Amino acid sequence: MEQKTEGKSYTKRGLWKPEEDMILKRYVETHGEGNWADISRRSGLKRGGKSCRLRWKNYLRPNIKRGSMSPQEQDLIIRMHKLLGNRWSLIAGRLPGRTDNEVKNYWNTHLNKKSSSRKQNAPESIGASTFTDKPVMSTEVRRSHGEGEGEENGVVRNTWMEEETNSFDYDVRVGSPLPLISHYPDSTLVFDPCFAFTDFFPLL
DNA sequence: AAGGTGCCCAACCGCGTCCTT
DNA sequence: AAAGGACGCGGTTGGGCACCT
Repeated sequence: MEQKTEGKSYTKRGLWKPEEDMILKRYVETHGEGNWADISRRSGLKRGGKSCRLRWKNYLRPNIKRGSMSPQEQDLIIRMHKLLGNRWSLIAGRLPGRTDNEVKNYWNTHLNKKSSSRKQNAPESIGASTFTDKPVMSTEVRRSHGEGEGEENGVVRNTWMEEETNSFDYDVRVGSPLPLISHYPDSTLVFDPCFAFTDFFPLL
């Protein structure tokens, strides 16, 4: 599981061991994130910078939530995927403690089937009547439109969004006007009542 | 008990974007 | 403006596990 790189140093690959996790965690907590190539060198880990970044981001970061998705999370993923397509980082950004990789895996293994079966059995549950074969913005659409197209003053104006809705500005990086979900003391997830998601997207 | 099969998920890869020089 | 490195994202792979037969 080791790969020779640049003819001199070896890069370890495969599953991370607890000792490696500990080393990386300690190092990042002490020195901070960023400069991953440097981290991999200085920490003594025989891992590539990319591997270190991924491990930190998907597993070691504080507040990472693991375990099964709640029904609310599932529903939000389905709605967001319908809206954004495979933009996992954006979707994960709306799910506190969840990573893009986790959301992506969860979609591919659970919701992909569920979504298509709901399509067939619709109407049922929230938004079930509106599942279509195509997300509003598939990867192909995004690529052909080009990300950040029509950027003005830091606000990305998405023509694809305008095509699907009745024309309003949408900041991809902030993600608004998608709903934030909030943590309540009983740890249930609820839609932010300040944001009437379905008012903007009645199709969902 | 042993082998086969399918599923899940952690990790890797390639590419595009951003940032620095 | 161009080049090179770092970073981030989405697609894909493959190891490990559970469940049959």
